[in-house]
Amino acid sequence: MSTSVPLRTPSALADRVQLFHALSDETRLAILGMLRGGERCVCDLQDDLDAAQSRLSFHLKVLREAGLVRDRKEGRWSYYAVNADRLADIETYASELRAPRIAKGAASPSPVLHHLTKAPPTGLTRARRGIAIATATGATKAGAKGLVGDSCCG
Amino acid sequence: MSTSVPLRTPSALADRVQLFHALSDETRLAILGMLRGGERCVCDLQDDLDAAQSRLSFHLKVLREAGLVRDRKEGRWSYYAVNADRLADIETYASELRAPRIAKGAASPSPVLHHLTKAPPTGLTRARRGIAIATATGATKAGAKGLVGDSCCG
DNA sequence: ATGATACAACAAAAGATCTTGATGTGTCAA
DNA sequence: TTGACACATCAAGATCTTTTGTTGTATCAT
Repeated sequence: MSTSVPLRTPSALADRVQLFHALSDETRLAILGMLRGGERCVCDLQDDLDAAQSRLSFHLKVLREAGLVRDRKEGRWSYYAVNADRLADIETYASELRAPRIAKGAASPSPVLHHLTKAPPTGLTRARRGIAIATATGATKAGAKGLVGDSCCG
Repeated sequence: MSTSVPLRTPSALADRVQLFHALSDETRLAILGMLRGGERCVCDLQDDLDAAQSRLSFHLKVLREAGLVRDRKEGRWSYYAVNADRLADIETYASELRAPRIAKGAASPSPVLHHLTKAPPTGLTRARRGIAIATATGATKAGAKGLVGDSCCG
C-alpha cells in the first residue's frame, strides 16, 4: 500500500513538503530512531529522549500528521510505531528527483556550451527578454514548471 | 563518493536535519524538479518559477549549503545542477530508518502484550517510576537513545 | 471516591525561516 | 566609458515552528 502522491497532482509538492518537514528536526529523527526497534509508548520515549511531555506530544503529532507513525491506545498508554509505507515514500520521492526528465529548455545532460554560441543559457528563455538566438540543440520550451505538471514518472 | 554522515557521529542528526529541511519547501522542490533535466542558470529558474531574484537566490543557497546542488559560474551566468550523490543520501537515510534495530527495551517486533502481564509498556522503564515487574521478554534497558549512539548500521 | 499516571491540546513566548526591497559586484555589449 | 544584465547579500518585516507551562480527559490502583 503506497501512500505517495503522484507528481502531477495539485497536492504533490505539499505532500512532499509535509513529509520532509517532519523529518527535518532532531527530536523527531531521534523518535523515529527509537521506533526502529518496534513500537514504544510515549512515556518510554519521554524517558529516553529526556523531553517534556507536551514537547514530545507536539513532535509525535507532526510525525503522525505526516503519516510517518501510527498510534494505538491501550489502557493508559499510547503506543507509537513507524509506518513503513510512508518511509518508502521518502525513497520514492528521492528517486523521482534523481530521474532525468526529457529536457525542455534545459541545459545538460549533453551540456550545451552556450558561451561558444554566444547565446545565453537556454536560448529560448532568453528570447523572451529580446535575445533570439537558437541553441545548439534547438530545444523548444513549453511551460516547463519543474516538478509539477511536467513529469517523466509518476 | 558518498556524502552521508555515519549514524553515530555527533553531526549525524544535524546533517540529516539540514538535508531534509532543504527538501521541505515547495519552491526548493520545484527548483530541484527543474534541474532534473540538467543544469540551468538562475535566470531560467527565475522565469519558470516566477519568483523574485533574491528569493530564488535565498533558496538556491539553502540547497547549496545542504549539498543538493552545485553551482558553476560562466560569464554573467550561474548554472546550478543537482548533486546526485546527495540525492543518494536521502535514500540512505530513509533506509536507515527502515532497518530494525536489535531491540533494547523496545516492544515489537515480536510484540509483547504488556496488558496481559499487567506490566506497563517496557517493564524496566516503568521500574524507574516505582513499578518493578519484568516483561515477557525480560528485555534490559541500556541507555537506548534511538538514532544516535545505538545504531545497527553505521 | 481519591489520587496518581499517561497523554492530548492549548495559549503565550521565543526562535527560526521566508519574503521583500534595497544595495553591491562582476560581466558584457555598445 | 556607460548602461544593462545576472547574480549575491543584507536588513526589515511577515510568517511559520518550536518550546514551555497549563489545563483537561481518560485510565487505573487504592
